[in-house]
Amino acid sequence: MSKFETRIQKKNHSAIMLAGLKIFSQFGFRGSTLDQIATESGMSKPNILYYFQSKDAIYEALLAQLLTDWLKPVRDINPDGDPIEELLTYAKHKIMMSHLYPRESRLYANEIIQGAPRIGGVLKGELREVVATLVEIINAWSDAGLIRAVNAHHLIFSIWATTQHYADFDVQVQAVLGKGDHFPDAEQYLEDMLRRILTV
Amino acid sequence: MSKFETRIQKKNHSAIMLAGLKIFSQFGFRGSTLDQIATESGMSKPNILYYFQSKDAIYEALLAQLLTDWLKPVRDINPDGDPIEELLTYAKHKIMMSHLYPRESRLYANEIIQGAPRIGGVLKGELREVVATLVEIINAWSDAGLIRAVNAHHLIFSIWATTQHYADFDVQVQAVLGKGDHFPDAEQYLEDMLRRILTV
DNA sequence: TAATATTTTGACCAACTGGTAAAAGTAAGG
DNA sequence: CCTTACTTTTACCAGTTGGTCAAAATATTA
Repeated sequence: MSKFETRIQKKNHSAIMLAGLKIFSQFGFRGSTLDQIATESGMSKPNILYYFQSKDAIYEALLAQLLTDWLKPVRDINPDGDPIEELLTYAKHKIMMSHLYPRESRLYANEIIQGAPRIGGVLKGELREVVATLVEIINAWSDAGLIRAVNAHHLIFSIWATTQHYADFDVQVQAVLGKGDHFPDAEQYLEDMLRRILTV
Repeated sequence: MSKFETRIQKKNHSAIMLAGLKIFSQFGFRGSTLDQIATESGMSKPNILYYFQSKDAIYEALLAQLLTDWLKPVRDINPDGDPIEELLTYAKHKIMMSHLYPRESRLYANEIIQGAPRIGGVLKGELREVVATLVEIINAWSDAGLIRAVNAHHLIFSIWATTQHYADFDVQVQAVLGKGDHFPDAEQYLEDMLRRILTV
């Protein structure tokens, strides 16, 4: 059952994924239509269903890819590195992702807000596991007196919340601050915030 | 054109609003159907349309009410009060709202993530205005040496992001921490975070 | 070039969508 | 009790939805 990916298959597959990302991230699963994805990708609806079994299949393929990319940098945090620098690197990576790939963030946000009907299992499995590992690392740092004692779970949540906010709530940020690139300021604020919280 | 609100009108009006909140906050505007709202409210679809002109009208009524409640506590921040206590009170109010009314938060989040097609004007008008006032207050506090010098805009964003996170991403929080009430811990973390950032 | 495998399309469908019209049912006032 | 105003339902509609199917078009291989 190997994937015989011809160049046509590769091209169309990724064209559909790209279009799906754009549409799903904007309207959510139930708010998006195959016709929209078809138009966006420049393909016909039946042709899209030639490459993906269903609308669901496109959406789930996107989420699967997303979660893989999402969890990797958490696993890359080095318990033997400098604690504050490790966490700052992670936080800066996250805010960069919000900057460069806001649609992925919004796709995920849409799914979670609506109760994560399709990835609830992954949340309670892989995500929970990865977070538990990171929490242990952070607590070890605290115990060793390398960082201040903080609630590791809520520290992680606050990093996620503040970084993803700039992708998910971009319209609101732009409405308040005006159009432009506000990521440098956001990154600086985040760094300041984390240093303040973590420094002993 | 006064509102002759009989008790039947009052009851049905609020039943529809309540059902609409539940459905719209879970599926977003385009993902929700009048049939769902009808079932949820225990009314028939035509009867719902007897009280509201259209699906849009229900959604917009909900958003309008929401924004009013949303902005009030920002306006209530007292420039002459103790800066840190004023901001902590506001932040605690926000996290309490996330706790008690998560569906309102998710309704708003859905709208913003999808580009705020219906309240873009309010964001660039009223919201921007209210934020600008608060920013001036915060900057005045900084200038007076009452709090540390911070980027006021991003401070506000970080409060919004961290507090609303517990409503909007509740499923994820529950998946990571297990079921239960995590708001006391969240509130404590938030207080600690803000004190650290703001204390001179 | 001919045979084969892959890709694309047009026509179509059943289920669902927001919304309408008119009639039936119910409450309130004289 | 009877008229009027309000409320609710039944039946319906046109447009949209995800998805199917067979045929046509195209690419690949022998």
